[in-house]
Amino acid sequence: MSDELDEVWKALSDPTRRGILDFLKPRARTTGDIVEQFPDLSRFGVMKHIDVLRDAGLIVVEKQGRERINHLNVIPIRQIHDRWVSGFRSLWADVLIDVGHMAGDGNVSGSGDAPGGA
Amino acid sequence: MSDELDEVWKALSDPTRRGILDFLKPRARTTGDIVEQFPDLSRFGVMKHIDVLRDAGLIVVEKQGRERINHLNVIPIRQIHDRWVSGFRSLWADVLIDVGHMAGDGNVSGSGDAPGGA
DNA sequence: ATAATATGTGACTAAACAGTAACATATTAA
DNA sequence: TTAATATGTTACTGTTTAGTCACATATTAT
Repeated sequence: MSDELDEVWKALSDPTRRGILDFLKPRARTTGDIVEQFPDLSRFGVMKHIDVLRDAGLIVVEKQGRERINHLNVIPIRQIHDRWVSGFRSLWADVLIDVGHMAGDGNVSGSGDAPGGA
Repeated sequence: MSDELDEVWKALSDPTRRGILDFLKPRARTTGDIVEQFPDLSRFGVMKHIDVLRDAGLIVVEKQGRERINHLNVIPIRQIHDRWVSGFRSLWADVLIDVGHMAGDGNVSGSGDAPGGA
């Protein structure tokens, strides 16, 4: 089960790291800005999270003088969505919409016994 | 940064577990079926992965005689999509459309060329 | 009852991870 | 130059996680 997006999944599995990405959504931020945003962690704890995000390609760093500006890169998130999450979309689409405008990809239907409830 | 979906994220962060969910997509399977599908792991290794998925609500178990039938539950995947992933979708839409709404700190400078992960 | 099958649990090892402290480098200002 | 700021690195610790082995329980068949 090799998966080239595994690093991205691992990076996203931590709530602090998802918080960092949320924080970068409106605009790019310096490392110091990000550190300030997470007062419960040490500067270094935050920086290691940033490193994980950078290694996964979710953050692109731009050096500017003595500051390091961290840009969000949404491409890996998009890849996860396109390659994996959207593959399950048809399953919940079937449940809600049942039949209708998307007659094209009708699959599923085979397992009529799924309990469906959480 | 508490997140009630954290267990789901953690569960999805492992490639074997994502593989199990993929395997359950067409139809529900017994625990033994799943174990057979992953010959590189011990039966117990696989079962622990199944437990993680069940604790996260991604798998719903139905006991049937001495067999345990594992059903995929897509609801948590959908929640992750709706609550988090889709929040970034507008950004990759922006990259394609390229509207000039990012006033305010003006340093991003059309970084629409993201270095592409993976 | 016994045997075979399918699944469940406790104890354990090794690796990965989150986190900190202390120290080091690079840039800007004076 | 010195001092202050912003970021980077090495070393270490406690916790979690992935994985195995051996054993236990539950169900079905004989």
